[in-house]
Amino acid sequence: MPDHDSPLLEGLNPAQRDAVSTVDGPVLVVAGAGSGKTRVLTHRTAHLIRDHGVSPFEILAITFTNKSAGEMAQRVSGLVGSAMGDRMWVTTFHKACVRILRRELTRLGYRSGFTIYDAQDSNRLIAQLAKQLGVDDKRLAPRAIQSAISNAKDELIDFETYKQRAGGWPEIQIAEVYEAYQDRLFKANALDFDDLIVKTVELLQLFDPVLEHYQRRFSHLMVDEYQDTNRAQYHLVDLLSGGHGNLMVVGDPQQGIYGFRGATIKNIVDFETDHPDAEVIVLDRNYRSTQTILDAANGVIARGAVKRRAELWTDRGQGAAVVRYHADDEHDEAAFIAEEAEKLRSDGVDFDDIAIFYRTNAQSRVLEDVFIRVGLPYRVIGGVRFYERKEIKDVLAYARVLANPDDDVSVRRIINMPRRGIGDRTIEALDWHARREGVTFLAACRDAEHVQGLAARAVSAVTSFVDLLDLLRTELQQELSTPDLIERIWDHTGYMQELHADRTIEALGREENLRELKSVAQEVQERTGGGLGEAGLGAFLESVTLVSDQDQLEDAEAEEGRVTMMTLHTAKGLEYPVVFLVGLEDGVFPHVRSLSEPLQLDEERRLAYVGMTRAQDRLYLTHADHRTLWGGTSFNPPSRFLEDVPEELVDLRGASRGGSAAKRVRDIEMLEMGGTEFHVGDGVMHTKFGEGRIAALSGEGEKAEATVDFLDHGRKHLMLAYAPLVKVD
DNA sequence: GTGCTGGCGAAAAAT
DNA sequence: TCGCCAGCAC
Repeated sequence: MPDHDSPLLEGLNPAQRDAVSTVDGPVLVVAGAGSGKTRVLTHRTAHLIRDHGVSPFEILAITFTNKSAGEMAQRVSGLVGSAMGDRMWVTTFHKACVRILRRELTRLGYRSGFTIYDAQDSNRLIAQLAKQLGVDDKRLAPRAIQSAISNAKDELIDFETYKQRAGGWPEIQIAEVYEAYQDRLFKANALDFDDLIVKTVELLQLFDPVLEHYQRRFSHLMVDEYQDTNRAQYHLVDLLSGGHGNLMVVGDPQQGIYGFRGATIKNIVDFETDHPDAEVIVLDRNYRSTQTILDAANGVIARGAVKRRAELWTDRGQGAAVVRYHADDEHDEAAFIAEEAEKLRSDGVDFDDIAIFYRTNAQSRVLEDVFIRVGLPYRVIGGVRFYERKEIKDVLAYARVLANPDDDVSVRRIINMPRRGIGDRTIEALDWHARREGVTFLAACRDAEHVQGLAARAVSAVTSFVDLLDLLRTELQQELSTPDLIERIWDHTGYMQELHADRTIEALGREENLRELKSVAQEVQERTGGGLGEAGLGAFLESVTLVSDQDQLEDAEAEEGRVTMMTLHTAKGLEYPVVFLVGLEDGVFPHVRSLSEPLQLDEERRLAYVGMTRAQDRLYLTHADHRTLWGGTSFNPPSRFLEDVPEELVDLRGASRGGSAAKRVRDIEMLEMGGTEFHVGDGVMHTKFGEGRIAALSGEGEKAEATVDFLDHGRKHLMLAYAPLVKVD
């Protein structure tokens, strides 16, 4: 079918049509915010399949998060049928690499079933190695070493090269740790996040048959958010598309916000020099925001260093002015948002349509405090992640050791967790033995009785640890399901019992988290077809390793009627009718640590641009006169980005102009506090747990606590001063 | 080896 | 403000 007749081109603007119908050769799509690039990507994919006879099997589409991958796959399926859509690879860089590595990594000498170390695991290992190598952690922190190594990997610099280039201190020490780190990762049969990309590139470079296989396999590649790819990813894409050159990259240099982890717009620049024949298509028509919002955002980005290729425009009309609110402090800022959110709702805006973006995760705290007090429902995306919580990592570490006994980092994590009398000295002796004998840490544990310097008590403690693992392993081999395995882990280790005995609110939360982990395992099992034993465990561990913050939104979408909060970085790619951008003060946003670095400052500016362009109808920019930062009060001037928003677009409001929102909230609160007294037997309502009845009361004043039996959530202990609890009858 | 306490230092974004 | 670690008592 000739391109111009395809129904898949209907309803697209001319630039979008170009992008969809240019199916062969290199294509660069510069897609401004809200310019319908997801539409372009999905229609182009469907067009390839339906009108050009490309098998979905031959299409590789790289997205930034699992969430956007899922959405894209779903939308393509909607256009061409799910039988087709399901056969494509629509996935993130990291997941695509894992899929390739699962098949090919043994070529590099690894054993099958490798483990993926997250940033925390790799930090532990680096700290341990740095200590062994005599690095003074006061002068050179493990974190700094970790980030140096990670940066090197982002640029495909291996430790040999790093070593050669190392001029003096601290590079020489970093090089030593880098080498030891790679050695230990290899022995543990583990890869860190960066290695997933690096090792895939290495495989494609070293083994022609592998390269040819994947080049043939994927006849058409598409990469989204190209401005946020790093050099390693650039080379990966270059290798994979090298045979046929059918590569479309989509990005916007003005939205590049991941420079700190190696992303560089050099990739986009190089794309045009590497492919002089590349078709360049600019999408500058915005379908998301009002002209006022676009003008405000354009004002900010115009002062940036990145040369602009197009200025966004829309025919949506002017819309409401951008509201700039000058708060007294961060409490007032939060109170203003709460008030405004209520007002918007009475005008028919759902809480779901409202989002708050901040520069740092810590800023959510005050917002949450105030929202809880005024009873405004909210959800926070990101922050301390579920899979980074201590109890989750502990239980997962057991699971990981069962899947890969060579995983030293995990073994060391759990050897004394829960406490079984194995202290630092014992661990050191075991480690020493392992290194001398050239065996893994767990092998040293098995050989505890021959380890020098271990007391009889230590030997028996270590032996019982090994026995415990063996017991779990035997059970696993009897085709135990992963959810059951998780339960066995917390039973046999006594982990759950210990938490239960604690009876603090914190411990209760941890218990809940562990149960949540079990239900995640249940879901994974249902989704992946219910593998048991080791196979099921492998599938589970894989699925919990590469989750991104935005993936939380999928679960959160089920919970309606809440204002959403997240960092500006997490907000990338999303859109909301109403957006509050908070903390617009020099030192908060832009962040202090960027103020003296022009490149970083420019990235902050792009971040502001990203944040502002998420808004569809209304944009609020707030800043506080003073706020508590780092334990003291700081007076920060309004953000320099505010100066760049054209004055005529702005509706100025502030504490001095209409009274402080914080004060009004405090007044309401005083009234409510005075008016509410709880009694045993009272019916109550909680924003999260729903209906319940008070079973007991204890403590006084600030410390007053209620024990409440909730209909759906069982018994909870709540601090009355903080709990979003109201009386009902 | 464990558990508590006080002092100190750090404090950005994330697959 | 918080989290981590050293130092100390048990």
